[in-house]
Amino acid sequence: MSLPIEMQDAPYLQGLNEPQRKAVLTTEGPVLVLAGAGTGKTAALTARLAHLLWTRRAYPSEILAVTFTNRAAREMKERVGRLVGDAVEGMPWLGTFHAIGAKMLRRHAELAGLQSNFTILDTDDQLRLLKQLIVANELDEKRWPARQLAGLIDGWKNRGLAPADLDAGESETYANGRGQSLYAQYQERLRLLNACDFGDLLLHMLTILKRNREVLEQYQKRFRYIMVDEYQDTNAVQYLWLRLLAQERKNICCVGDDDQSIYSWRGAQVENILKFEKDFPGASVIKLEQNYRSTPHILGAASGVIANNGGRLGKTLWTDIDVGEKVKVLGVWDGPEEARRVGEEIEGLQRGGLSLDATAILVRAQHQTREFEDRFIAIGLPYRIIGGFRFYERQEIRDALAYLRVVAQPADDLAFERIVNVPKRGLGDKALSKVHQFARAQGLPLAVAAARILDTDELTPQARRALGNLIGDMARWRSMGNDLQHPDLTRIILDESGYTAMWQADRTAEAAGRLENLNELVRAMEEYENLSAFLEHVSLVMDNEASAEEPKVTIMTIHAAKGLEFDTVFLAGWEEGIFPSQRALDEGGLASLEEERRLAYVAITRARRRATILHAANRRIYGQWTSSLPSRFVAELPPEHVDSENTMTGGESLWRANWSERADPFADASRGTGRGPGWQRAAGVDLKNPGGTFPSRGFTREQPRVLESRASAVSFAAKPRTDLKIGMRVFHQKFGYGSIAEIEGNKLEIDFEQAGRKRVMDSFVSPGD
DNA sequence: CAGATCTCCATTTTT
DNA sequence: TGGAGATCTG
Repeated sequence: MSLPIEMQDAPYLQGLNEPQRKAVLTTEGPVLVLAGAGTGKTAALTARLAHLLWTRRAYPSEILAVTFTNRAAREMKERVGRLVGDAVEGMPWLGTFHAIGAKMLRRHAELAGLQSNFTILDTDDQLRLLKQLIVANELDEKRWPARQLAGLIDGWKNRGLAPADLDAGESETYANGRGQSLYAQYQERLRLLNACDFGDLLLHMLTILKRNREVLEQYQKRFRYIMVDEYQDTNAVQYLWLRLLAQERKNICCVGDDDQSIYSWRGAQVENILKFEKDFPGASVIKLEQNYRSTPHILGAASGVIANNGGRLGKTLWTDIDVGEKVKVLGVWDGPEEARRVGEEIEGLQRGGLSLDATAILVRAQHQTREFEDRFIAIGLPYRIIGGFRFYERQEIRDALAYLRVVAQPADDLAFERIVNVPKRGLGDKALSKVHQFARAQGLPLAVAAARILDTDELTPQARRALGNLIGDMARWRSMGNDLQHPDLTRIILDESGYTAMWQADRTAEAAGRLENLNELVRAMEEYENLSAFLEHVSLVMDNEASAEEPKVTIMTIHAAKGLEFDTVFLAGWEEGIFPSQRALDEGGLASLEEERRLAYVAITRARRRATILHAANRRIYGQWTSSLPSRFVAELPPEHVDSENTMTGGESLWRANWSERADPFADASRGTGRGPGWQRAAGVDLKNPGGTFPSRGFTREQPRVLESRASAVSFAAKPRTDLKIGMRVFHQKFGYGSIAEIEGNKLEIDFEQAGRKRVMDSFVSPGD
């Protein structure tokens, strides 16, 4: 491609490497950018956007740019803004799939049987609605949980399936073939409520585009250029939606990394990226492989792990960053020690000048954050845990929003139900079910039925008075809405309803925070023109802003860390069954294992300078002590990029004083394992693979280099058992029968008849006859 | 209606 | 083990 010289010097091209430039300058036709972790994907994407605007190839309103997260959308908006100035303001079609879907759907709502002011329900509303349907269909809620149905419906919507599209097999999966009917009923209820769930934002829009040529053509014409971030995470609806929109002009640029596809359980299809060239013949494929983020050892470690996956498009990341530290692999005795060690490492680095903000601990599952939280509280290390509730998912925010919804939309039954007895007004189940009955009989929304029922003698005088007050209040708030600013109206509603007073009276620890959040809500509203603009924002966009007070260590799941980077990263809990997760393995076999491996790849590549991988030999799971093997991913780390250490050696030296010599104590202690009876009972895990058969290259086989050892490495659980004596014959779930050779606290040295000498936790053995 | 008690069940969660 | 939700009891 030959370009005028002045274009080569365009500001947005500065600092870009060759492939990045190519990604920016290849504007026409389909383009697939395969961007490995840390290869400057966002820089290229934003520069491309700037280029399209700068060269007047399109007006801002003619570019569709979709991301998955608000964070990514925000970041892109900011960076493009820096490059092209105010033109971003006019980019109405830069946003998340859902935000853009909602925006389009509001313009064509009537084609989906909705009004353009439809409410967007979140998971909580969705669940409550489904629960009602399940009960109404006289199904046992225990046997057919609403959660399961919600998951199924979500899955169907992700795949672009409306109720009528389900085949018998699909419907079969829930309540003996009633899945389809329930799905249809659910959609009907949503329509009556003038509401959408998240999935509908895309599915309705897809249906509209498919059925209405003129609407489709309007958008095909409008969007001269389409850009998609994180393409490997698109699901079927998103894919179909994009394909329709791009079909005409075919100027679609998708950026993604098949190695970072970690959301298949949410409907994402990696195949979308793998088959891009088939979908769009003649596509240019550009690989970004120069990594600007991490040291060669970190990249080498990550590459070594991901190389074990099949069916990759294949990228080779490289860097010209100087050699840094090797990835450290640290084996510890148990969970508490893992947390303790991480705390110590962080304090050490902190003394060396490292900012806590640049440090993260990544775990596989949310509950693993707890061990670290406990420890960090104990040593006073500032931390923040990412995850859990988003701002708008908090109880008080949802309550407040329900009040606003009920005022704005009398038909919003879900909102009405939510607040009718919050704060307590003496309107209990009895009164409510009367209102429900009445509403159903007359085919009225709850709020309207409630007003009418006051004229009957259905309710007890007390309930009648309470309900009458509430209905009167609502009518008043509605009429006030005309001449009051929405933040003021909100304040009035929250005060007059007694909602604020309810939390003021609450003496629990969270109450103050909740009031603070309510204030925050009202403050945030002021930036929006009207109530509906705000409601849109809050349900689709608003998230927890990380309050930037003092520097803190970040603790979060690997999933949540995608797209982020830190100088120092601790990857905890790399044990078989935890990571890769046993459940994933059980449910999804090889495909899931590969996704777990991609997760490992994402985890390692978050680190800029230092990565430490930890695994514990023992862990408490559901209250039961469980011993575990190091994750197979540990063995997949190329030895030349890794330094191993284990504190069991330290523990060993303590014991060695009065114990017989042993060659490789750690190999025994960590490999010796199994799931104790409790775990087996709790999880129904099979014990077909007794320890020792697991390949452990680079970890146990390579004699670990001892970097440090400490007495504190030895931890003792609660109370030593008194029913065990030296010489006693015992049974162990994994190793079978053996006799006790040594007892030290809750740790036993046992000569097993089959497995030889092992060190195990006493909670795994029972007296054997 | 509130508080006490029991019972069940435990990945990941961009919107 | 522990937390959430359902169920029981005063």
